Amino acid sequence: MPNESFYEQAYQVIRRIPQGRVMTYADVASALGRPGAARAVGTAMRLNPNPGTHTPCHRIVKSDGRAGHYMGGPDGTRRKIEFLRSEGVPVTDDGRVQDLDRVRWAPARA
DNA sequence: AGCCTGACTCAAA
DNA sequence: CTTTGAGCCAGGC
Repeated sequence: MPNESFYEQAYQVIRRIPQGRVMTYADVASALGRPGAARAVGTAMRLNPNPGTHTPCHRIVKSDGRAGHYMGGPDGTRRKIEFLRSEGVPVTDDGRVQDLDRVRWAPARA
């Protein structure tokens, strides 16, 4: 469907992230051709209607490697970290993805 | 049209 | 290393 909202496009991108890999908010923004829209991507994730396997917003982390928020409160962030770990993404106890550049993923060129 | 929000980011201190 | 402040953007009012 042409003319999809920025949010919908963001969901489409993150749905392609393989398990065990992540993208940063800024990465998603760039993938959509809006390099400066990282914050807007965050808003999209916040409004994600279907967190979990269908629209894996837990695979989106901050540029500095920290996990970032997930589903509301700080408890959500903990879940996000566990979720990532269960998928094989190494996360330190202080909530940082180890070797971000190694697990960082980029969609194939459109 | 302007104003406000916020799962962000980066440079500076 | 941490904290701050300013810049950023799409969407909803």
